[in-house]
Amino acid sequence: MPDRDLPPYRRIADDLRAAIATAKLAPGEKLKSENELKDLYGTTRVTVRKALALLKADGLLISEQGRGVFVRQ
Amino acid sequence: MPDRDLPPYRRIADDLRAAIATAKLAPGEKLKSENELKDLYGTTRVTVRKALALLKADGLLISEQGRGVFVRQ
DNA sequence: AACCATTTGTTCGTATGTATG
DNA sequence: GCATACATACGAACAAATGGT
Repeated sequence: MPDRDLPPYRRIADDLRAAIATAKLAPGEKLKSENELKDLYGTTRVTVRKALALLKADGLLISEQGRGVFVRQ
Repeated sequence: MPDRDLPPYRRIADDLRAAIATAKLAPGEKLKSENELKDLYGTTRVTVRKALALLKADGLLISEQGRGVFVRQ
């Protein structure tokens, strides 16, 4: 419920953070592409990237140009 | 507020659409490559692909990896 | 077979403009 | 003014399919 007022990029970030914490997204695993995430969350790529940026800043994710975004091992 | 100036990808799409409508691009014909179109329109491949995507969504074009983009017959 | 050039497909990186609250 | 969000555009790297040498 507290989640309801979070802006989309925060909600997406929390969602991914939880997936990583519970190992639904395992270390080394490649995330869905930004475009897929955009569709999944019903938002735009910019917003998805904003969410990913939070997790990258936390060191939870690593992105590689032309390859994808990965869960840090 | 009228969208007098269309964004490049829209302008390119309209241009190709007109060429198809007037059969300057005939059914089954292969378009110039994305790299050629990019140079012709003075833009980038990404923008060209965005224009092509519109026409593919409309069923006017069909693309085949390694071969090219074709006017639907 | 092995190699290579061409072409489309996919993906992340970055920047600007516009709009809203 | 600021944070958020969307639209557009350009840049870059790599993958995959094709066709020819």
